[in-house]
Formats: sequence, structure tokens, C-alpha cells
Amino acid sequence: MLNFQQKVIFMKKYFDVLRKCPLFIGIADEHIFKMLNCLGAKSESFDKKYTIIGEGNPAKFIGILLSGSAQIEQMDYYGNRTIVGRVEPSQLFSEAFACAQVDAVPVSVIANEPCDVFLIDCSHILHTCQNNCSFHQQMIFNLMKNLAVKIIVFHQKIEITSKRTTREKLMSYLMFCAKEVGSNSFDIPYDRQELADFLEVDRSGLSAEISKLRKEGVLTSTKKHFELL
Amino acid sequence: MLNFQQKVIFMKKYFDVLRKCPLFIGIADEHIFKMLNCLGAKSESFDKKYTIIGEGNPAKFIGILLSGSAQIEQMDYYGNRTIVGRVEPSQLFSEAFACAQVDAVPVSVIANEPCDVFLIDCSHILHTCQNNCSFHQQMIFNLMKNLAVKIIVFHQKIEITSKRTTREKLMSYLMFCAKEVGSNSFDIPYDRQELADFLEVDRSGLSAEISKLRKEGVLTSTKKHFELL
DNA sequence: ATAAATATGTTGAATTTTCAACAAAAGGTG
DNA sequence: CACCTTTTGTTGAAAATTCAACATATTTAT
Repeated sequence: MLNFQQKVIFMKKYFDVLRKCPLFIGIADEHIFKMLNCLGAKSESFDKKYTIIGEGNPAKFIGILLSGSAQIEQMDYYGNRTIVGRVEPSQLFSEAFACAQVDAVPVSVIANEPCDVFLIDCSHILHTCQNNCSFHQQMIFNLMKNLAVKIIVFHQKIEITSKRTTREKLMSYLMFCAKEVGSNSFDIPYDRQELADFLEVDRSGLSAEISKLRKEGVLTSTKKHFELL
Repeated sequence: MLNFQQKVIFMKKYFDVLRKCPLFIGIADEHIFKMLNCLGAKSESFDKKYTIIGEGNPAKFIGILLSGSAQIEQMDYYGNRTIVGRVEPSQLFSEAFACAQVDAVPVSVIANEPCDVFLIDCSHILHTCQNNCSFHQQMIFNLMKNLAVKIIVFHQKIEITSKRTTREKLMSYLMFCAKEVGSNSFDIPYDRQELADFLEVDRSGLSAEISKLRKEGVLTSTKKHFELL
């Protein structure tokens, strides 16, 4: 009951976020509420650094991030972290694992800041709902497109991390950021350790490389802000 | 007309391959022929080393590999090749780019051996066909699941290539292969250069590492056959 | 405001990779 | 079978990464 109340609060508070969610593209505003009920969305909140979805657990839920930001992380048995990607409000997470119905999610989804989320039981997405909700087909189509876009993002990550040197990885990444925002001046979402874990390099070596690039006049940077010269 | 004849020949010759294609799961045999026509599938053949889909071109087609094998390759501006993955008969390729409707495919699909393929114009998949083919929804669903599985595969690749040393990358990959076939004795699909390009390491260093592992008694191998001890 | 905790930058040594060049083995072809 | 081509293995030198340890900012909490 309490959860139901929170769900209603979230739906109102984050309506603008929800209508931008890839899951609801092409679906009229007035139907989004109905669908979230139909899908049995559960509302949850997570504090900074908390695990939203834990590595190794079965993939039960598709997540919609409503506020805050989260990171997709992979850990190997040596404890080395790889940051696979980042989740911003409106975006889905864990949808691939839910759709592929994997026994064990190979990543963790970690809250970077306090996060509000909706979690949708994937069985409600993969099987038509009892009410035979007419928007289900549109949603499957949306999910399909969303997954296709995520694969493009993976290709971009491979293009960056397949480079052999820290400098090349960093420059590939920064040039990609610049291209994306359409400016040589931009902020990156990662701190140094996170950037290192995203680029799959050593943090201290990354710091050294950034200093070197500064001295060479290739870029200026303060913390998370970069400018390519 | 000639192409239509070849299409019919392919449909008959490769029917067992087609019915295993992720696109046609849950669709009765007798409907697959009809659908391929409905989708306007084009049949094509490629010789070894030929480019089936070229990097930089717009994503127009979803491919179904009927025979042979193909590789997904990425090239950077230095000419360094990264092998993203491999395509075996029955599998789809380029479907993510087609579904995401990208302007420029970021990879090339290269025939490893002589290949027969079907190419389906993605507009026929993304928009309901004129005949309002009743299997279209099932196909979208299948495509969605297929894309989800491919994302899992990307996570596996990242788990392997995010390792920092050639040895760790190699061992991760080999252990993954062993797990997949359920035996410590298995063949890999790559030759040395291809394996190096898949693991994103130097070929000669990879050869040296394999030799070292042999001497240490960790594995035996001849060409593409490996056995973990 | 101060202390504590976290993040970033710096450095040198050890390890590892890459690169280039070549040798040896395997495969294909006339 | 001999020749040519391709693949694989080997090596040493140069370059780059990682690792550990520490210095310096910066942020957070009390």
C-alpha cells in the first residue's frame, strides 16, 4: 500500500522523465500511467553507492532510472573493476539481461548519486498482459530499438578500448565526447578512477598522461571538465 | 528473375538453416517461405575474404548467414583491426545497425569462407508489410530477444578484453570456450592473427605466451585446437 | 573551521607489450 | 615435387603499462 502510494508520487513527479523513456516512445501521455500499472512497476530508491542490481542474481527486472545516475560495472575475480557504461534519467538498465532471461546478471548497476527507479518484472514485458494491453506491441518494438542502440554504444566502447595505449584510448574517448556535444569544451561524467576503469587502464598512468597532454598544449582540463585545443 | 530463381534455390537448400534462424523462432515451417518473400529477401554469395557489409555504408540490410562463416571487424585509422565477433550459419548480422538505422555502419562483415546469405531490407522489418503479415509481431519479438543475447555476448567480450595482460586475456578466452563446449578440449574459430585481433593484443606476443603456457604445462595446442590441463 | 577522508598528481622500478626482423613450419598450386 | 605464399614461432630492443608509495589538492563531516 505504501509502495503503491510512492509509485503514484513517482509517476507524477517524474512524468517528464517517463515520457522520454525509450520504452514509451510513440505512446500517448495518458496511456503511460495505465501501462506502468499494467506492467506492475515497482518504485524504489537507492542511496549513493548502493547496488541497484547485483552481479550474479537472476535477471528479473527491467529498470527505468527516474533520477540520479548509475553505472554499469563488471568485476573480475581479482577485484578489477570495469565500467561498462552509465545510466542517466529516462534510460533503461538491465533490459538486455531481462529480455535474454539470463540466470545470472554479469554486471552490477550501482547508484552514483541517490536514485529513484522503477523496476518492471520482465515477465510482464515478455508475455502479453492479462488485459491484452494494446500498447504491448509498441513497447516490444521500442525495446528492440533501444537494444539496437545499446549495441551501437558497445561498438563505440570497443573502438575506444581496443586502442593499445592510454593516450590513444583517452584521446579517442575525449574526441568522441566532443563530437557528441558538438563542442571542444565539455564535461565528462567520470572521475579519474572511473575514467581509468572505463578506458581499462591504470589510474596513475592516466593522470600522468593527462598532465603530459596539458603540457603539450593538446588540452586543458580541470577535474571533469576538458577542452581540446 | 535470375535472382528470384537463386532465392528459391537457397530457400530449399538452406531450409534447415533458416528454421534455426533467431528471426523465425516460433514461426511454423510453412510460413517461413512466405515471410522471406514478404520481407523481400535478396540472396547473395560472397567469396572468401570478400566484404559482405562495408564499414561506413548506411545500414540498409539485416543479414542471415546461410553457409560459410563471417567475421565482424572494426578498423581504426591506423589500420589496426579489431575482431568484434564471428557469425555462423543461421545467425543474423548487421541487425543492430539496421534496427538502430545508423547512417554509417561502424564495422565490416567479412566472409571467412565462401558464404551464401539472405539480405533483408530493414524497412520491411521496421514497418509492417503491406499484406499485414501476421508474423511480423513475432519477428519483432524474436529480433528483440536476439539483440538482447548479442548484448550478453558483448559483456563476455568485455570481460575478456578488459584484462590487462595477454596471458589473462588468453586464459579468460580459453576458459570461456571450454565452459561453452563443456570440455577442456576444443577448437577455436580463430587463427593466431585473428585471435590476437579478437583479444586486442600483439600477435607475436600472443604466440610467445602460448608457447610459455605450453612449457609450463598449462595447456597443449596444435593450431586451432586447445586442451587445458 | 578543523580534521578526516577521498581524489588527483607525481615518480621510479618492475613488468609487459609492442615492434621489427627473421626463422621455421604449413598450406596451396601448377 | 618444387615453388611460392601464408601462418606461426622466436628473439631482443624500445616503448608503455602497471604497481607502489607518497605528495598535494579537494571534499565531506563534525
